[in-house]
Amino acid sequence: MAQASTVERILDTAEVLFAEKGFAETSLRAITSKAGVNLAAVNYHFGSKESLIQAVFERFLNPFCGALELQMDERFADKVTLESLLGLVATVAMETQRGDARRVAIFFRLSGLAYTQAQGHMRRFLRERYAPPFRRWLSLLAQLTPELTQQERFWRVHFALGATTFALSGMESLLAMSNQGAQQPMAATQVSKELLDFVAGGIRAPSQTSRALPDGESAQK
Amino acid sequence: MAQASTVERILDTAEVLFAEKGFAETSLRAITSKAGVNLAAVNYHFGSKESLIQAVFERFLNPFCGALELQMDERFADKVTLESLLGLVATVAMETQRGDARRVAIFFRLSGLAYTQAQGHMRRFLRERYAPPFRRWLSLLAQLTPELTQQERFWRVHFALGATTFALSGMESLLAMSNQGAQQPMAATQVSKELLDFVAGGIRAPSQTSRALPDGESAQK
DNA sequence: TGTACATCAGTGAACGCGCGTTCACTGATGTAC
DNA sequence: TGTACATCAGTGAACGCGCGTTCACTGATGTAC
Repeated sequence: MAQASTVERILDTAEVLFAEKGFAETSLRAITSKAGVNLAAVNYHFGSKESLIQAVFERFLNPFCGALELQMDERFADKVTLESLLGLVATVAMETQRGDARRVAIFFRLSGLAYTQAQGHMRRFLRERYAPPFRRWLSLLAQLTPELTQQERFWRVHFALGATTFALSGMESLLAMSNQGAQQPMAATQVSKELLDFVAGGIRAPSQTSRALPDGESAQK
Repeated sequence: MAQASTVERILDTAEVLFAEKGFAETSLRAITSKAGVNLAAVNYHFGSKESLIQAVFERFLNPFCGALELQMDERFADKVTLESLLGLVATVAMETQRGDARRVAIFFRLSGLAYTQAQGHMRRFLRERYAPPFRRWLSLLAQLTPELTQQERFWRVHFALGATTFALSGMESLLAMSNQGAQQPMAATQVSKELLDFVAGGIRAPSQTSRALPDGESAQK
């Protein structure tokens, strides 16, 4: 066959439709008809819709987590800056999605959906499989932000994650809104630079919260 | 009757379930059985599921937008700081939700869903009805951040919105994660202070992007 | 005061529909003897 | 080389189920005369 296999065509189509509409709103009939395969092929190859969703996540998280660990191995010895650690996620995502910005948007969109739409079953699957590289990334961040308490860091990471997934969720529609009436339309890579600025600023923000200083260090104003 | 009317019971229950699971994943049967009303009552009072969703939004957006405009009227003459403008959203949300932190979380969660799950129909409804106060809020922000280009401001607002809705989406589960093993559990109001720090830091972040400076002003380092 | 009618909130049961899943089946390819 | 069987990707049609919606109906309350 010249075209992709049935399994790949299902995964390619499911990925796009899940990212567009979410899991519950995307029917197997929509996936299979758009992919040009038989309805029963999903259950034949994957067993169930739930397993198809897992397979979609595996296909993009496996290379991503692998590449992330590799990069952290290389950079762990050297000194790391906050910008480079944050940018690493974007760089590795771009790299493992073959430089295709549209696929990167899908990647982050699906990551966001995993948080907001995934039921208990899916959440457990993701945590069991992919926790280690993220934990390691977090410990690197902890080294770079000693002035934050553990809880502050925890929340700021989630705020950053929220800014990222949410913004990239509506990337196309937001790009359209942003560019309407603008002389110089903005590219997706430009947006990711803006995002990096914003997130770095948020992580670095001085804490207004009065609290016992754990390391005897004075809070920066 | 001592208890709330059928319409109110439906709205109260729908609000919670929509916030928990999203619109498509919440069936009318789930809502009506939990609310203790007849299944047909939703279509009797609201006409359709779509109209019920709109009614839920109206009930919390009408007082919110009203109070937001009122506050902006009062503060427009005085000088406003970035923190107070950002905090205004949280304050007004808290105020119009009767000081109930759980309802505030639902408020932001539904706002986030409106962005990520709403179809074209719903999006149009929200924009037509509630655009003015938000536009006015944005112009106040523009006065406070003259160093940002229009596009930078546009994106940073959306990043901030993402951080807010996403973080508050998973508030309960995140609070549980954050507090596990911590001696001093963190309250929801504390989280919103942390969020304010983060967002203000992100909005204020220096732009790394090289560009023509529009007002002849030098970028802060 | 009594009767006839109108209004309206709410109900129980059924409707058609799209969903994920199942199952008997096909047809091509590989393997054993 | 020829035959019998096994394996496997894929198929078409049907399954039961939960969904949003509809409809004829009830029973309480208000109103006109």
